[in-house]
Amino acid sequence: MKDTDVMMNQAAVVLKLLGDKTRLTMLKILDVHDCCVCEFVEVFTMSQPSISQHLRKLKDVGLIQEERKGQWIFYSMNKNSVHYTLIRPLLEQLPNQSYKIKELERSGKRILCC
Amino acid sequence: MKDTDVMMNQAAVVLKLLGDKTRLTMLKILDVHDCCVCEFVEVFTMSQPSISQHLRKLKDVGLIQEERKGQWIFYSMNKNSVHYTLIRPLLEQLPNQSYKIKELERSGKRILCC
DNA sequence: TAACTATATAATAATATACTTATATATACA
DNA sequence: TGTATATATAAGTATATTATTATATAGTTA
Repeated sequence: MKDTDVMMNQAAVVLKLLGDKTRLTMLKILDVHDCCVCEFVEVFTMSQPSISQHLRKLKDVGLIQEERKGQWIFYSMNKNSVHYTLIRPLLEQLPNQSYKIKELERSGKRILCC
Repeated sequence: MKDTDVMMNQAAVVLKLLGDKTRLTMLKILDVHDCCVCEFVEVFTMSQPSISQHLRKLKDVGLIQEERKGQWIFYSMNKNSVHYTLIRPLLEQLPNQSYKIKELERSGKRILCC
């Protein structure tokens, strides 16, 4: 298969991941804030396994990375990912989602660890 | 629902459409070349109804537009679409697909109409 | 060590997606 | 007007996706 086909395939795979409201919002948030799973469970009204599965998909393509901090596993944007260049201009055009994190802080549910 | 949620939803819908290799390639091509259905049938090894259905999805969100020219219906990028701003920087990063159109021309299958 | 919290994985079910074939529609042209 | 060509739509099927519940794993702390 041609090089360019491989690139088109990879772009399609990444864009399919962004084509889900939950994951898209996660990425917009992670572009600014590191977050752990239980925070996302609060932000999205969704079960913990569902959140875990979304995060796994993003991790599997290398868009995000995880780091354990004590009890929690924090996810962050992998800005060195080969795909970050592709999605960055996209994320820039999306409305800021930091208010969701501020709401967490207000309700005392933001995890400030270590 | 919040304004920003509506925007995130819409972005996710558009990105899901781009998250398919065939449609992504169609858009990259249509960004430069107008094409009719039968040309896409040649470019992608895929049935005519399948091509039609992909084009319809892109048309339904306003990303592309159609124009009948005699026997053929030509599709083109709708650069005035509210979503074009979102996807343009993306398309720019994809490898050029014009060689697919050049192959059509070489094999005499490019439709040069009106 | 036991109990608790956070996260991941497995199994499953409902729904969505992307093809296919068959058929309808619209234009072109002999 | 009849036939051919281009496209759209309908119906059906296989597969993918996204959620759920149940359970496993790993770290924390009493």
